[in-house]
Amino acid sequence: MPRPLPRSFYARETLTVAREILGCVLVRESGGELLRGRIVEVEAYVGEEDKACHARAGRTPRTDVLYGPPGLAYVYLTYGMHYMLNAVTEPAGRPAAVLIRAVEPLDGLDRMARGRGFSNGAAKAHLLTSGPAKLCQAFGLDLRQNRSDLRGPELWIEPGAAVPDSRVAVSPRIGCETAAKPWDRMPWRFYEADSPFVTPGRALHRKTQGSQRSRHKE
DNA sequence: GGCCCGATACTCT
DNA sequence: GAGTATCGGGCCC
Repeated sequence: MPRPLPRSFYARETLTVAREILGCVLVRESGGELLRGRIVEVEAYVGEEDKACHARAGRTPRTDVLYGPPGLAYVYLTYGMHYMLNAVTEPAGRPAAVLIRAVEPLDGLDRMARGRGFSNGAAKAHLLTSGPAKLCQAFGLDLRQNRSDLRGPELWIEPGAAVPDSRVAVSPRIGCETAAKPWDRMPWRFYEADSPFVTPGRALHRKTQGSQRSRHKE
């Protein structure tokens, strides 16, 4: 039975929500089956001044949901092929959200593997949901879930065992290297430090487009 | 094991 | 018309 986090959980400062949503459980109901994953990595995107937040350009058809009531899903397409799941935060009128970047698979791993396109069920668990686009594939999420209520019935987030400070790490947000300073370096990515289910690698620097190799020099 | 590159379509200037 | 909150394969160590 769904026992989702209440709307009041999301109606707080985004950094608080991001920190506390670690350890909570993302649940997806689909075709009578429940897919469950423990949230181990998130990022906070906070308002129009945050130049890495989609709301930096103000209210548009796409970002409209960010300005609405907290506790709704904001799902969007990026790079023309990948979906991202966010939870809208803060009281209505303040555009902010927490990007769910990775979960630890708990239930429905076979179904997740199929969603990811793995034909054999022997896929390694850490390949299923260790990234924002991967977890959307595994959970079968796309634009149809945009604006859906995170209190169910098709998608919700349940309370879980809190992750202690000693196991939480912080870093700049991934993929925001080109955002204006200081927003490119804000330490607003929270993740479980010792989890094998977070985004692998780390420096996703890429930025030179067209220039070969590197020219180093500043 | 790490780095580089292309794919692909939608959003806003 | 440009830029994008990524992923996975290919290549080179």
